[in-house]
Amino acid sequence: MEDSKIVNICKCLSDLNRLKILELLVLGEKCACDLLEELDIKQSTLSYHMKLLSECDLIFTREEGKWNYYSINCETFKDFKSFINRLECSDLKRENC
Amino acid sequence: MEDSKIVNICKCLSDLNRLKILELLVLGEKCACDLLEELDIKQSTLSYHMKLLSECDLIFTREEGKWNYYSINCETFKDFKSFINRLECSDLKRENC
DNA sequence: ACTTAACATTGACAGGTATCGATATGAATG
DNA sequence: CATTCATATCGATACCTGTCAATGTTAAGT
Repeated sequence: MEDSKIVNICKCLSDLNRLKILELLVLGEKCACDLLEELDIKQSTLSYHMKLLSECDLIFTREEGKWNYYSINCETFKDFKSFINRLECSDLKRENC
Repeated sequence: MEDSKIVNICKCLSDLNRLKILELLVLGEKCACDLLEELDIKQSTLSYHMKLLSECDLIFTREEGKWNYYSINCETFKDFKSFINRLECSDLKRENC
């Protein structure tokens, strides 16, 4: 996964409402109504956040009649985790300068 | 680690220059001069980014005379990884709505 | 077809962000 | 102590972001 993609995912995670949305979705698929109940935002704002989450492939949207159901895109999440986990922490001191 | 802290860390990671800085620092301690060479930004801008990274405890700063040396704060990084890894992906379908 | 309900889009707005040049600070060195 | 050099801070600026009310769109049910 490229740096620019990581940056976009982190942008998505760097808003408290969107982070909460993801934490809810990892528990299982949710409809917009569920999310609106949990978050203190209006419908248009939720729609805005869901669009951002979709655009960086963090979620899937399933449309069923009038309702939208959202779920995590595990593939993207897995790749994101891999990237983060590959940033191995070491306590090496400086080489030179 | 609390959601608000995660959000702040993600804000730090959601800028391409700061992400690059972290990728450089995981390779080992670096001075500002090293970072300035790698990134296409001016000194005052680098200083701004390093301040943000410090403020969310992602890096340590070691001052040695005129020079600053930067390194990863492994503790914060570890906690951040734990949080992300705990967001377990599942393909459960919706419960109810 | 009309109405209703869910969702998306738009426009406005306040606040935040990344960048730079200019300047200040503070340490090392002659 | 004056100078030099690395870094921090400040002020300005252009751009981005989250929020909402208002409005548009689309699907279901009557």
